[in-house]
Amino acid sequence: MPDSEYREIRKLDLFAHMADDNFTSLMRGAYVQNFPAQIELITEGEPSDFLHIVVSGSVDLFSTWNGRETSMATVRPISTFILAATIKDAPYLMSARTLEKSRIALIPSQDVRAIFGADSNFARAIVTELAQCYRSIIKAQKDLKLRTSLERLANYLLRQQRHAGGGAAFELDFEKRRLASVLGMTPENLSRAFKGLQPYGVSVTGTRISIDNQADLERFAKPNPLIDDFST
Amino acid sequence: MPDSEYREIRKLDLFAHMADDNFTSLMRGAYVQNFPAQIELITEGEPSDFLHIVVSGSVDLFSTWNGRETSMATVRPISTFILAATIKDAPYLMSARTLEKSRIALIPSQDVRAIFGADSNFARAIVTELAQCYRSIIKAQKDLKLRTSLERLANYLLRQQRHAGGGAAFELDFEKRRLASVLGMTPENLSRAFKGLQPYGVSVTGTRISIDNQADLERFAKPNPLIDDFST
DNA sequence: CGATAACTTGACATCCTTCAAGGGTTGTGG
DNA sequence: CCACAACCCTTGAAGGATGTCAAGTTATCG
Repeated sequence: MPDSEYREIRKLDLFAHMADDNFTSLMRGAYVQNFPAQIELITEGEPSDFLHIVVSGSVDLFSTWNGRETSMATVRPISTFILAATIKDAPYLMSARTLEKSRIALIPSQDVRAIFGADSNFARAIVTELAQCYRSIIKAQKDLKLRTSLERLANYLLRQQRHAGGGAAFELDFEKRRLASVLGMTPENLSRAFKGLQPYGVSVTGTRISIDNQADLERFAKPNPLIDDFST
Repeated sequence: MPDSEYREIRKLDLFAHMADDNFTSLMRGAYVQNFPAQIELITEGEPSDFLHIVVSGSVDLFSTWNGRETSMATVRPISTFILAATIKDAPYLMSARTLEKSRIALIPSQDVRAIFGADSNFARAIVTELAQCYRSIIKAQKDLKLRTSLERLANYLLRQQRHAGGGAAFELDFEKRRLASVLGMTPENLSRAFKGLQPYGVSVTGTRISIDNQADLERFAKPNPLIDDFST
């Protein structure tokens, strides 16, 4: 593993405060690999042999049932995924595929579990990370159960806008068909939802979004920190 | 706190393997209280001052937005709730109310966080518990996004049946209006969904369910361990 | 018993999905 | 550089699923 990546992983919240020895032994069994786009990294139901870390690129977490498929989340650098399965030594609940050319670090799950017991700073970091993941999904669940698809889209746009710096115009960070899946609707329905937001001053050109009437959109979307804030 | 309850809490996975001293000091700041039915124990958005443990009775976790409300989960003895908020020292994402007369133990959140750092067995237990909660919600999210309401009901009945011992007839463990909310539909729609399952051999009398054709129902419901199993 | 609340049922509106077709973009090979 | 294929996005039409409103029925509890 290149030294720059080693240091970058070390800086992750998950690893930042653990003892040097423990980090070194974690990394000893780890390896980093390049993957092209659209490669399935893991499949739901398989045993969780490795904790994965997205070093560069991006990864889609998705699930399937009875011929249907839905996108659950997107993982971007630098963060981990399937931490819970690693901890519990249980099968993956989601599949993962690269969205673009990506660099992924893999750490054997048993090493993670072993070091967890030996390094309380690492343990604390894992708990914090897990609690964060848990709360993120609770928010997603609230979003899905309490809002219509139009409201979900409106709030997504406001979140994305904030994430992009807060300007009136910004880019969607992934293709619409997958945005539709993340928001729990069909691509056709998303197209119509964008039109449905025009009266609130939203205009769309390709992947470029422009919010022409911030107040109107917010009045409609009613964003709520207990659903839409990333940090808390 | 009565000695019997003290020992019962001690036996919880979360506390079973921690050092005596640490458990004692955790319990020193804790107190137990009786609540009547329909009491709102916590409100989303408030700071998380206490880790809650349901000793007896049952508690509904729910969320609201824009005048709507949805039931997220039910907590039954003996387990904890809002662990993630306690760990992160962040506001509650869900509200909680008693469904019946209930006995609740409250442990100051800061004590939990303090002991976490001092007791690695406790830390490990918290991680396991959190990972469990995380995976439960992932399953709920998959249930919601990948299935129609009829399929969700069918699979819920199969889960409930198994939970009740596996016999052809069993009782719903809470009222239908809240079951509807848990399953993400309206009470009216739930009524119709029950009728929609009649062709698959499901009959309903009040809260009593009878599955007259197990194979038919399972063929329709297509239960999946990665969505419907409690344990993994 | 009432009285209140839960549940059911019907009619209707709305939302959403599905299917089909067309327009636009991207990437590739001639 | 162009032609073509493949894919994504959009749009329309139709049908299905779900939510809403209103009324009636049943259950529950004081």
